[in-house]
Amino acid sequence: MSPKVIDHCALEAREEEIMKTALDIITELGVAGLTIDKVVAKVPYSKGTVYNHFTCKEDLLTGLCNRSVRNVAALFCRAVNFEGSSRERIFAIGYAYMLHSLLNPTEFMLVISAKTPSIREKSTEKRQEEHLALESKLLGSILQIISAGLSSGELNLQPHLSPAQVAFSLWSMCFGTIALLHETLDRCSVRTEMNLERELINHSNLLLDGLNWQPYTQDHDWANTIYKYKTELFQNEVEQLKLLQNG
Amino acid sequence: MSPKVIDHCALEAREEEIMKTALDIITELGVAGLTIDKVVAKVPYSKGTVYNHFTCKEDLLTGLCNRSVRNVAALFCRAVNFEGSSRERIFAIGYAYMLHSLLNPTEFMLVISAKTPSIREKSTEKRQEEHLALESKLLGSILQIISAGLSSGELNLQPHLSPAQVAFSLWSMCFGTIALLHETLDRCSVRTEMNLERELINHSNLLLDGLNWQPYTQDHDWANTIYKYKTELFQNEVEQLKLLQNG
DNA sequence: ACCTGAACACCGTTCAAGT
DNA sequence: ACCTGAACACCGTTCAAGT
Repeated sequence: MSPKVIDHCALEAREEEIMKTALDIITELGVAGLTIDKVVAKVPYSKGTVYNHFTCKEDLLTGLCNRSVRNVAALFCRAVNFEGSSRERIFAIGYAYMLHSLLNPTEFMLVISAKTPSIREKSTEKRQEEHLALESKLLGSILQIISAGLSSGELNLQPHLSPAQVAFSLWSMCFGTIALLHETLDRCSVRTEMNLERELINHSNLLLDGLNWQPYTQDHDWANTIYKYKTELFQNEVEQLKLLQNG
Repeated sequence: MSPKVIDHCALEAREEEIMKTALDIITELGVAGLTIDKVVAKVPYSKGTVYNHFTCKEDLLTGLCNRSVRNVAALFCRAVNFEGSSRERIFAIGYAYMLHSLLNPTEFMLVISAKTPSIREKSTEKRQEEHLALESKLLGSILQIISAGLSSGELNLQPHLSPAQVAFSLWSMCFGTIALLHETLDRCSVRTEMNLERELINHSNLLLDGLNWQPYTQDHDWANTIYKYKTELFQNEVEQLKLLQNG
């Protein structure tokens, strides 16, 4: 082993340690409560070393955002490979997104924060490009399922809609629903009567029926599909969530 | 006129002046670039006076957020009173939301920012309550149209959906679409091929068809309805937008 | 009663000195 | 070549002094 390889691993581990520490601070004190001083105090490196990894505070935030999107991408890959109809798989994408947002509320909020221009503009070019690549990966998973649905005939596109537009309608519906019902972000009068899982299922069904993606809501036992998500596809995540909500 | 009335008006005018100045700074430098010092430098009052109006920087941000939601509420009221079918009026709500986000990109971004716990928690109780009241008002407009649709028989609710759930599905769809396609917030590879107005119309049609809200997309000349929005209901806003996009 | 701005504590970022 | 932390400029917030 050359020293370079060792150094490289050590650098990566250190970067991960800095990011994990920053995430803990944000969970406790909010994005505005994050301070490089506080990170340095909890980590065995100096300020200068932190600034060797991240050019500024915003670059660190974008790094955290990308770390989170990488995890979502992994969940989406599992959804793509779920054994079932194309509609069951596209439905699993939204379910995965929801599970991730519930398991990692701070990260979900951070991804939204990191999109504001004031944060993005100050980040490294490298990390910004990484962010775009990761988002393309997410979209790739969705497009893969849409493509399968078109091949199998389960999805019949209306002539004025492209696959990218369909992918985008699903994405924005999931994003909007999760963002507005996310407890970390907001808790207003109306929303307290709403249940995220139930509403996401409703909205998905409305949209997928509207897109003519078969089998329709009334032609399939969707409760059973969700049972499979919970006990097979996302078993670990659902168990973690139970622990989190009980503890 | 008693001196109290004069003082009260002066106070309100001053508060508006502070908020407008803060908004200009955010438009130029982003939320992170907003500084009480910069506000004070542009305004004929001292730091202490600014802190008499807003207990802290976050309270000022929430104030700006409420100011923006008040304007949205006014547009929603106009949508409710549009002369047309209930579906034309509910469609106008989403259109109004979109126009507002395009005309006031900084404010749209700010409303999202102001929902993060770190900002909300530091704001005055009073301003937080005002925010909830304003959001209820928005929702009230949507519920009013849903109620009219139910009465006229144009909307037939599926048994498992309540009016509040329908209102929420429309809200989250509009929010998600506008947020993801908002240039101020994000500009990624996929999104550049997307056009906000076109996609919002698509998503609205898919959702409203899915909800069985008549007349269906194919049974009405929606292009004509949108023409009416542009030339009657929201004539001023559309003209302002043209000026903004050409200038 | 309200306004003012100096003063203080804290934070992001840099860079000369050290290894 | 990489690490360190003192130093600097800037910012949020307070409050004694002034009107």
